[in-house]
Amino acid sequence: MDYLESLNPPQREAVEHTDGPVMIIAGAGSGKTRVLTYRIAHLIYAKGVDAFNILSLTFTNKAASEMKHRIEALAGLEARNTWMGTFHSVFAKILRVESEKIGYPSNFTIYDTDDSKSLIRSIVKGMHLDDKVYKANTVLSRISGAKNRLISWQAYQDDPFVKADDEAAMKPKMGEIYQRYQERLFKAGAMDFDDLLFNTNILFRDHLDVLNKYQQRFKYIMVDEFQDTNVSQYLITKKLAAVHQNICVVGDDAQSIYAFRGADIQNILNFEKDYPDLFVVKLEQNYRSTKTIVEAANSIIDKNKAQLKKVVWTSNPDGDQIELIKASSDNEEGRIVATTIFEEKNNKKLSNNDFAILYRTNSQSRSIEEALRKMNLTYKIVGGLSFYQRKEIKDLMAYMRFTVNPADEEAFKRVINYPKRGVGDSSVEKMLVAAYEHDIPLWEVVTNAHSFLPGRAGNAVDDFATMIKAFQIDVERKDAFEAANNIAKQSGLLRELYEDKTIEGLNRYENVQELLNAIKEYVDNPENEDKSLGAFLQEIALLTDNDQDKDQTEAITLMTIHSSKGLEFKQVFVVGLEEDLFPSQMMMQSREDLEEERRLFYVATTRAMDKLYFTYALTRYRFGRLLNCEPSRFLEEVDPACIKVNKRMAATREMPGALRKEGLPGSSGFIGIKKKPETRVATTMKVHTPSPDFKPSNTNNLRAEQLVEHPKFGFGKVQKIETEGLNRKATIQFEHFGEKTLLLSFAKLRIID
DNA sequence: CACGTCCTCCTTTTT
DNA sequence: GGAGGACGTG
Repeated sequence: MDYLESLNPPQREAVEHTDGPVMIIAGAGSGKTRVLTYRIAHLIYAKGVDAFNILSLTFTNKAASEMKHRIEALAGLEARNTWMGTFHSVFAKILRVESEKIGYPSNFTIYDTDDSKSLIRSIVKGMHLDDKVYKANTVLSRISGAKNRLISWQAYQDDPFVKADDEAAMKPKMGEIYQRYQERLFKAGAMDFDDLLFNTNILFRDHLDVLNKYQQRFKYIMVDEFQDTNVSQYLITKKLAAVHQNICVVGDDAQSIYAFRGADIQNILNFEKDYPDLFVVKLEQNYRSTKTIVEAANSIIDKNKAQLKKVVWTSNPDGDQIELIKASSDNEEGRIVATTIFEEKNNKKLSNNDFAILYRTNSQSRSIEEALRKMNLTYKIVGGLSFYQRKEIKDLMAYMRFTVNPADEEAFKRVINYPKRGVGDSSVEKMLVAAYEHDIPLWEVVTNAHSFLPGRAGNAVDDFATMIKAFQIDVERKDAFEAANNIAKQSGLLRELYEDKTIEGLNRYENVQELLNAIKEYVDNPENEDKSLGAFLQEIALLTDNDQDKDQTEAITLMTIHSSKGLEFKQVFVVGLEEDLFPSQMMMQSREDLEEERRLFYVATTRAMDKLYFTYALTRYRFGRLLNCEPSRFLEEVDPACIKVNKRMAATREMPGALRKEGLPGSSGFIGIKKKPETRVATTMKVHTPSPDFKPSNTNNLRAEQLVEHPKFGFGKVQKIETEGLNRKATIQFEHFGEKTLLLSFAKLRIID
């Protein structure tokens, strides 16, 4: 097999050792994806395994599609039959076939986080509890944590330790909320993300025939990013592999960054106990990065206590030192990053694709975006507010969801009075209460509205029910596209958006059209056998926006560090290296938390192949205010030999060694109670206070020479207005902030005439 | 019941 | 600096 020749000895071992339990500890940049794809190819071609019998689980959609492409390129179309996907999507598919065995309809809805939170809010309200004590976020993460550890609501309520915990936190009703939450989900024929895994476990526990069917099918199982699996996921895989025992997990404990979602680093540390005859391979040679970058990364991760021993090394050249850039503000940070990219592109003949800008939180993208736009650099944002989270998209999807599954309470609440049809909050509340108290399906209440609602509202609900019934007939007879198209038109949603002639309204209209296009594509794709609307909805519920980056234009990539895992770029900027931002203040409860943040930093640095930049700003807009920032403690932890201070750096304050004020916790690992930095407004910047009567004007008739006021930048004069597709941009000369180019659909401007 | 305005809270990461 | 909820008015 000549393709094996291109592998180094441990890689080759990992590929060739196909039978029995295998754990591959793969350092960053050690060719992990390569090994996985080769392994699958090897199974199919050298061992004659039917691709149909291989299951390959990944963590993100992005990783799954990347693998799919690579395996197809390597092994041809045959490999396409391999079942490859995220845990959630693979088991959602299985549940769609089997869910009736555990009492759920096969067209069950998948609730996203917003749906879940909204349901929790409604439950807390219904129990007359204080929604400040039982915040949707807190409650949901508590419930989610329980489900990820396979603790049912019954077990939750029976567990004295959990109870003591909740009582200590002054939240004794948590167990009851959990129970009601599950009951309401069940009644709505809905599962949240965690249920997809939880219920798969239930299914496999209670229906051995079903388990056996899939055990027989999946003779070879591979789990990528194993360090990120939670207990629930691990148990599913373990059960599936119990017959053939051909389980291969690939991971790197140093890159475990999903503890907040229940990922348990112990899974990887304990794997050996579960499989005593485990074969372990370590991939330690890094092929991706320069020596400097590998050494810097090692120096970061060395500080962590909980880790498997391994030595990542490289034979690549030394490369440049890491550039440390200090900026005086987040905007300046953006500007420096943009100019640096511009220069590097010219000097080294690089393309936009070679650059990535990584940040800790999605909200940090804004200042960077502005700077890039100003320099005419094309960029794309991965993640963030995805297409499917926009209001207009969720509205249309809610119509489709309710049509397919008229028990879906959250979808119902979204559409019953949108567009307005005279059914107010109190009527909606009455119907929900009726369904709950009489223990009848919501749909029964909706179709018998007059028994529950007086006059006008009752009539309106009647009309609504008639409309939905017509949609249901469409869904049965027609494919997803025709049905959806009809729903968009008949519901009045499309008309409502069409009548909104503002730029935002146009955008929303376009977005809905785009969703319809996506459905058309889904229907036209011969790979999708089930062309019903229900199938499409299921597919889409687990999609973030990764599949949409079809526009393969050359662009600089902006994303959070979390979504950067598995990717590589020639030059990487890690921005916003400020204390409380990275490491995140929300995260810092324990040593483990600090270690996870450090692993995150490790992930960020190891994305870079040739050149790495660290940047931080001394002032930054956060929480809508201008804050003073301290440089991140992480900067001190990097081997100083790897760093060089950039000349562009603002001249205030001194550099490494003196990064930190005395008395703050340093690299000793000590975490004290965090002192909140004073949040005073920097005196060097003039911050505009808008006039008391400030109200953004409609900017449709804005023209050059006009005077305007902006809430942040103050007064300015319009230089020119450009139209680019649907976007209109205005270049404005501000008194104190210089020239800015603003996208008019977002800019809040007051026109002074 | 609809609409406008004010208030409050939340700002971590993903399926 | 955004979203969602509460509250008051028409």
